[in-house]
Amino acid sequence: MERKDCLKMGDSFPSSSSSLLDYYPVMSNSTLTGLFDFCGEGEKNGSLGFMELLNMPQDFSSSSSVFDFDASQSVEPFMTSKPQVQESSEVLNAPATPNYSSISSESSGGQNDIEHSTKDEDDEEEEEEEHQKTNKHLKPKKTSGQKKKEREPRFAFMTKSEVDHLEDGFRWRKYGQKAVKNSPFPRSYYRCTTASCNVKKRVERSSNDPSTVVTTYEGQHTHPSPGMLRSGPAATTLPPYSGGGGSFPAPGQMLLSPHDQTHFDFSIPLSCGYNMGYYTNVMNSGAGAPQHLRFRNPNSSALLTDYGLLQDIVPSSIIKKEE
DNA sequence: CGACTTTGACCAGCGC
DNA sequence: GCGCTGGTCAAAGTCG
Ligand SMILES: [Zn+2]
Repeated sequence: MERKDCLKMGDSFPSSSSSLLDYYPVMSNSTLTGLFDFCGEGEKNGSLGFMELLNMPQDFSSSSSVFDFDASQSVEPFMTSKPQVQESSEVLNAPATPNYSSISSESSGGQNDIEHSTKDEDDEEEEEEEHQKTNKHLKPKKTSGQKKKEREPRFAFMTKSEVDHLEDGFRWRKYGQKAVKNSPFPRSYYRCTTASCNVKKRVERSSNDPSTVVTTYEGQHTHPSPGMLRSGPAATTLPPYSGGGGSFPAPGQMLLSPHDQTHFDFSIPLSCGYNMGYYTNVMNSGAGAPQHLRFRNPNSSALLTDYGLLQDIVPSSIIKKEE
């Protein structure tokens, strides 16, 4: 199953940027706020635009169209999506626009834990340790004391692509595949092959849109992308190490044809406060990324200075245009 | 021969 | 308690 990605698939979609713009304000003010609950506490004024999160092309459209983000993609939030995101959501508004990409958050596990699980944050890191079920999967018994399973943040991308497995610069080992209910397409489970890195990813095709692939990342890489270090294709367009210890492959990092449409699906496990802390923490230790919260400043200046999570999501190259 | 995929079985959570 | 379902394991197979 080689990658025949970059190929046909409609060479270019009519970009209905207008609609995009219409959505933008909407989502940034209401939808996203609701979804992410972005520290709304004080940053209301900076309803961090969706764009911000994605490092929206808006600013770059004119200057750097490296990935043709603006041209071939439009952003569309998962307004209709409920916490369950995943396939349910994607299916929905997707067809609205020929090219779309959207984000949505998902409290992995419990959509309600927003409040009561804030304490788990620390554990989350340790989680890995107990992750390894020492004995095959016949683990004696999970520590009943602990919470069932705290999961790490998840992040989903919807991409229009013919190939299931999108190249994102990391190496993955497939460890399972299951049929998906209500979908003729199976879901594949992948794990980062790097030792000590337990990032996982799930790939499935939308039943409504066979051409759309939903990739869900779980966890954060604790290492740079091998693809970047090597002479992989990614190395050509991407900086050696974008961001901090944790980095989600960015749509641009995926070596897809620029025409593929990608939709993001933020999966933040807990309250935004928690997330911020979490990511900040990670980045801090990881690579000295700006530690203050990003997400708050709607101005492009914010993008120029602290990309924060975006940095992990979007290739720095887009942001800075060079390293 | 190492890295990765395939695939059936196993396990745990959840709803009834 | 039972059955369904999502997620994972691991042996066997495939590929370069
Ligand atoms: Zn990794």
